[in-house]
Amino acid sequence: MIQEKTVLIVEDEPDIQELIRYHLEKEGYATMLCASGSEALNIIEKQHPDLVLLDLMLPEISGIEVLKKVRFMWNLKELPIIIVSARTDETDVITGLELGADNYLPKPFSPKVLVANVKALLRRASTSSSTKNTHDDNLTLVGDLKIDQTRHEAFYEGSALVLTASEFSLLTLLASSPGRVFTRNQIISGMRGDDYPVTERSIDVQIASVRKKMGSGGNLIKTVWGIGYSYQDKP
Amino acid sequence: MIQEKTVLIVEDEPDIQELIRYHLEKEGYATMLCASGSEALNIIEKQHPDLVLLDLMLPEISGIEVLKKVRFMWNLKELPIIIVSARTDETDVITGLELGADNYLPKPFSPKVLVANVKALLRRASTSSSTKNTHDDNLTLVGDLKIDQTRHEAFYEGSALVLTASEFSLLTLLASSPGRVFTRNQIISGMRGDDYPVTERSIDVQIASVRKKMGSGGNLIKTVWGIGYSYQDKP
DNA sequence: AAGCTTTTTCACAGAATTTTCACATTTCAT
DNA sequence: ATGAAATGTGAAAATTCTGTGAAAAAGCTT
Repeated sequence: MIQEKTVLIVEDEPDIQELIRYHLEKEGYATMLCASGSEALNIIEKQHPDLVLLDLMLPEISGIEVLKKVRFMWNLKELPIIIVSARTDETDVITGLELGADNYLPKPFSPKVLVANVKALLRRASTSSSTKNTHDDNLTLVGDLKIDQTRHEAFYEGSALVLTASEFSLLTLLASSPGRVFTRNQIISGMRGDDYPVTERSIDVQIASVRKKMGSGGNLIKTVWGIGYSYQDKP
Repeated sequence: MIQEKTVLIVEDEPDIQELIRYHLEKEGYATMLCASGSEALNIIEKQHPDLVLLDLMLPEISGIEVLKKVRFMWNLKELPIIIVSARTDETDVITGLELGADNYLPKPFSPKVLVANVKALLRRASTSSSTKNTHDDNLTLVGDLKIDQTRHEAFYEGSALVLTASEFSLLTLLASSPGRVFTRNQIISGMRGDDYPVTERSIDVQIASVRKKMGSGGNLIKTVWGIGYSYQDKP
């Protein structure tokens, strides 16, 4: 039996919400609805939808913020996101795409276009992740460290590491290129995007924190004096 | 079929002119001759030689002026230029190198040295612009020396060199243009940026340190008396 | 808005590196 | 050969870098 794919619709206008929902369900997708950015983040974190349709104009948190959080704080790089926008103002759309949205649908759009986009993106997402691994999850393995990006969980020597969002992001970045030395600025860019305003030293604190939580494995995060940090690959 | 490379020889002494021409043509290079700076500029502008051998002592316009014009007025940063000097005036050689000459040959020089330098420089020039992604961009290989920028590791004869950040930086700079002579000031700029306030002599100490760590390979870092240092390319 | 968590900044100590300095040694031109 | 100039070198001095604990700031939840 085929697993039903779930689409999260983030949209504050009820009419459009209904419209989208109708067409997607007709095609056999499960849908979830929400009207604000904070709800959206909540749902994404807890229910793991397979795709997100994201309106950029939202109350409270803007769509851009949602995107940023999903991509950089949670490292859910694989979650397909389609931006839906009524904006004549293209800036947001461009920002959105640069932040890693997978596609963009201008309003108004025809149901056919909508469904076609959703289908295409889901197909691509499923093939790209399944080629990576025998198993379905998107995980990183380095020695005794295991990181599951989709579930947002990390394990060292089999036991779970209780990491904050940025600690997780940091460890993921380092461990996904073992042996590579990252400068503090590269780490900041990798975690938060290019123009995130923090002192380089803040990275040191995060590093210390992850090391401590990794216990004996903490020394796998190497300090490269005068340069930055790296995750050890060779024993 | 291999494209014949053209070398412009700027030299006012006819004997030396002939000598150089003879050896270069024997190696299969096309040559152009001229005896003054203004002629040189003319030819460079109109005929686009692949490399220039530039005597610094010239009538009318000095070699330094030619260099300046080529580098800064025409922006021909890629054109390889080798300074040929009778060595009475070290100052000029240093000025020349800092103005962006790619190398310098003290007179008198052996034909072998001449040809080797021309070859090396042409090879470097052709690979640096056209073949960017043949190999890993951040791997440098020179003889038994291997430098991995990404991992920030260096190996000599297979065993790792434990280098400090600036030693690594220094070795990388020299080894990424084997055979090229760097003045101490160029090294400082290359390592730390343009306005880094240190004595030139501090470079000597770093050099000594890298040499020591390279053990038997230490003598691959050549002292070019009165000018600076270079990493040996030809065995 | 209050209370909790996470993230960033700050300041200081300890380490490691980098530079300077003084003197020995080498090189080059005469 | 000889002397001036340039480089080699060991050790001291100065600087820079990292680890940390704690405070401040920023985010989130209720």
